[in-house]
Amino acid sequence: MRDMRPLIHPSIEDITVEGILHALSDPVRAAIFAELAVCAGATCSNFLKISDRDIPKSTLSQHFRALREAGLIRSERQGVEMRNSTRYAEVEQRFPGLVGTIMKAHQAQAEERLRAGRRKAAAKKSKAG
Amino acid sequence: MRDMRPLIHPSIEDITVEGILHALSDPVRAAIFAELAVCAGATCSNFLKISDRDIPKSTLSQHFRALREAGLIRSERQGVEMRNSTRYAEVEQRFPGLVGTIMKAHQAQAEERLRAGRRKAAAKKSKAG
DNA sequence: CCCATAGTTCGTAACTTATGAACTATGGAA
DNA sequence: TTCCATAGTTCATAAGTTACGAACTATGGG
Repeated sequence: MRDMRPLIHPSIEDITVEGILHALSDPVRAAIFAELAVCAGATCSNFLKISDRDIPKSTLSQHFRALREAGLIRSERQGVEMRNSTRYAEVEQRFPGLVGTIMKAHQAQAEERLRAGRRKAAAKKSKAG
Repeated sequence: MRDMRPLIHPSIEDITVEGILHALSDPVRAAIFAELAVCAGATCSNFLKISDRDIPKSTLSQHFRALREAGLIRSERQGVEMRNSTRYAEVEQRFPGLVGTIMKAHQAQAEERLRAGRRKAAAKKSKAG
């Protein structure tokens, strides 16, 4: 029976731009990373529901692995659960501004979408009522 | 027989962060974009050889399409060939700093790799000689 | 009209990603 | 201990994406 592999955390010099971009080009992963930035030590299952979507836990596990192997987060077992934190400071040192700018853009876009959503809802309401 | 579809250029507000990150997470596409930034109006076949790699033209065509549909470049037919230019200014306005920071990071990494390559070559030479 | 050059599209093989089911790991209760 | 619950991982496979040769479209010049 297959044993469980140890978690892989690339050393700072093995982190690549391609890897970071690819990892953060997925909206779910970007949302996880954003949340971890404000809420260090969150566990995986804290994200079973994210941005109004249900994510199956196997999928979630893959997303965490992707972030981990891109060098964006660090995961450590703590008892029965997994504590995750960002490696922002390290990555920032290697590629100054990269991750911050990406997350800022993601956030700007999310806010824009929220506004657009509200506009649409308001329009519908005024038509109906 | 299938007709040729017109080229698709998303309007500025339809450009997404995910799309940009995904497009630029491929080293070939990032290299094309970087080259277009310095050398506006280059044609597709100018890139059949890029970073010491031969890219088949069908693959190249897909890469250009990916950049175009992410909103990063504009392509216009000019006679028998296609002139490509970046939409950097527009994208910069929508997501300030995003593309510039990404390209800077890509470049820093490329230079680092060059240095590492030279180190390795020098070490091999000193061992052999 | 035919040819050459420049790109696109298509078919398919290779790779990636998503997800349910079955597993491992850990700690606490009986 | 043994059993159980919780937290994540791995596996199998289905669905989606990407790479690339071959065949196509498009354009301009003999």
